[in-house]
Amino acid sequence: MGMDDRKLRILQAIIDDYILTAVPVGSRTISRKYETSLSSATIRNEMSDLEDLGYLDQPHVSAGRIPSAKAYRLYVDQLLQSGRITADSSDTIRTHFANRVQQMERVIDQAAQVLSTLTGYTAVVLEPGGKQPRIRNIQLVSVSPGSALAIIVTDAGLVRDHIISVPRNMDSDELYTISRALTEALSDCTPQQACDRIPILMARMEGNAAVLQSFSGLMSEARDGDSHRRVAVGGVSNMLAYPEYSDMEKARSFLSLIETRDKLASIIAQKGDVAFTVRIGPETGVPEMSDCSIVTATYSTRSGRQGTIGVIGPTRMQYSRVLSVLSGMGQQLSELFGSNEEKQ
Amino acid sequence: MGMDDRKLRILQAIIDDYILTAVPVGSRTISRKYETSLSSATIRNEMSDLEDLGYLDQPHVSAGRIPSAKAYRLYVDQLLQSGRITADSSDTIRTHFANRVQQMERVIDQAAQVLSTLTGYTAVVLEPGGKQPRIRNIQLVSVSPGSALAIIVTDAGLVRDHIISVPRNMDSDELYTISRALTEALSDCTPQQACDRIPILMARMEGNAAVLQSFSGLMSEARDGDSHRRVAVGGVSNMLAYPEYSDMEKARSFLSLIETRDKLASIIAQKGDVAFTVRIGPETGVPEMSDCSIVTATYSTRSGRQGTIGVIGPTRMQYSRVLSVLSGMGQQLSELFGSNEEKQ
DNA sequence: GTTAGCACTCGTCGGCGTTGAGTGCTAACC
DNA sequence: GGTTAGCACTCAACGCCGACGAGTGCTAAC
Repeated sequence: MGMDDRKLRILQAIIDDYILTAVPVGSRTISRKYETSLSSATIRNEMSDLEDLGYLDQPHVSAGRIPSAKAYRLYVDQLLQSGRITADSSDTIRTHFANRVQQMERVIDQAAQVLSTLTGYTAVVLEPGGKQPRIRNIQLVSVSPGSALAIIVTDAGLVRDHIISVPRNMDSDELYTISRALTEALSDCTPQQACDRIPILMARMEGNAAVLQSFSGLMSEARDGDSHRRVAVGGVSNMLAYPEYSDMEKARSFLSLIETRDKLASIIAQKGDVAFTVRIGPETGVPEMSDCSIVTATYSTRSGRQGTIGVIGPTRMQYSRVLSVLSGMGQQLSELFGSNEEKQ
Repeated sequence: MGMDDRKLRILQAIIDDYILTAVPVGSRTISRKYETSLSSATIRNEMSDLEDLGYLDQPHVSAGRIPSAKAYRLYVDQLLQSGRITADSSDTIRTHFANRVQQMERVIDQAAQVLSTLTGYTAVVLEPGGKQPRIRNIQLVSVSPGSALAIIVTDAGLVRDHIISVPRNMDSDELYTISRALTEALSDCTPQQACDRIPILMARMEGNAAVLQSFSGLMSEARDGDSHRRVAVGGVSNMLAYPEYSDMEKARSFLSLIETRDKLASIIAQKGDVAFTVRIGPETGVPEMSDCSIVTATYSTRSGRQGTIGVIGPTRMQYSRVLSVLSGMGQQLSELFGSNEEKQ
């Protein structure tokens, strides 16, 4: 008993219908709405086969069938192979990022916003990361006697700022000299390398050991804290609209997962170089998401850093729409960040 | 028929019990658990009076009574007058901010986190704002040919960064010279003042008109965008645990309100100089929050800028606990930001 | 002023029959 | 051999009691 073409068509119809209605679909529905040339009895036989093959589940005997994770997998794989996903280039995406010069932070916030309204699911956008950032410029600015703000610009244009303490009597010219020296010495370093070099610098610039000390702590924090990539989330409330979350307990655990940004980031972060990742139900590897699907795509900056955009929805998600929206948004973001770093 | 002492005690008992259980409380409960010297019949008479006075509501005739917004108001006012709110100084608050040098952003994130776990409600923290920030230092850093990152440090230690475009052939020394000039010319200005002065500067530094042009756009955006104060939220999932949100539609509208940060910020933002604000149910002025209460407190930085911390919970919130936690957190944050700007 | 007693209300909960969607199987049909 | 009509069967959902019990208001007695 293999998977002939008709079985496939029927399976497709079931998935389509279930995605739309979230109600177990019966043989009669298929025979009337989709395969009008076949009777419900025939469909029934085929459905029984499909169940044996593991593509359908039956919540209880007198209910219709619902697609299994395996079915969605098949569905999505076909979708991806068929190349039918065309990047959504609706104005909503385009106009949102046009003309305006933007702060990185606001861009990813807005991207999450747009993604979620466009899909109706929950959207997550992860700022570019992956490669260790490289230091481009270091600036110490006095904010009050005894403390200074250390601003570090990295190659991705990312800024980290921290307050560090400095000797009380240090004036802004001195701070500037140190900044200059630090920039020169650590330019193009990763935080890791910076940590390694600071002891050497200390010997050279002995008068400013205290400042270097604070700075070193900051660097080691930056090194360890790469997991703290900023992550924007949008459309969480959308999820509550789907019947799969009428169970409060489920909704709660989902929400609380979304709230722990670190965990969320590591779930969303996409490794490898594929254009899309689709994880369906159990494939997510997260118990709280066992009946969600996560679709992610990447965008990249000129410097080769990769960010991830993703959509989280119920397993019966509108994959084809989500894929094309993600694709469109990915392109848009790549363009945006690409051009930022190399504009005429 | 006035409010004698006994009525007050009974009302108090009803509120306490309802806060705990979320179940309409009956006369028998009060007579057994609180006013053991009185019979349920007596309590019943008193409750009937209290209902006439508008302090109690009756969901239906054979259910117990629940406190009205007016009752909570009385309750909270007494709480505030009695001075019984002692700043919660449990280690949870203290240790979270000790020793570590922090980015402002992370501080408010963590504050929201701690507030929500400590209270069990949803917590919102608004970064300091109010006074127009004053420019302290401006730095232009080249990120790629043709674009530069403009970093503006303000008196509150806040950093804004934007990418602006610059002539392609400009090297970092030139950028530095401009930075220096800008800092000198605009130091201690508000964004508004900066906008005003830029035309004058343009005349003086004619060679760099293009850069100034971009910079001016940025300033005017900063001026208008003060409403975009950063806001951190924590413990949203907590809310779903309360029975008042078993209604999905309510939960959804609440969540979506929380998601629109701008609206949320303007709701939370506390005007005036009082230590606490307590808004109960309809007093919030937000239909989505008609059965929530919002309690806010302020913290302030050395420079006099005020931030707000707030807790959003059901109207039957544990006001006394929330008030003391907020008070503790407010102190802690004030200390933190106070010392940041004037450390030994 | 307080309390015991009592009739009354009304939401909640569990049981029960009805309904209807959907299945599986069998036998007939092409 | 695949397709279909027919039929018995299953089972969740729905609505309808009736019992239960928490709680009230009122009255009469203390």
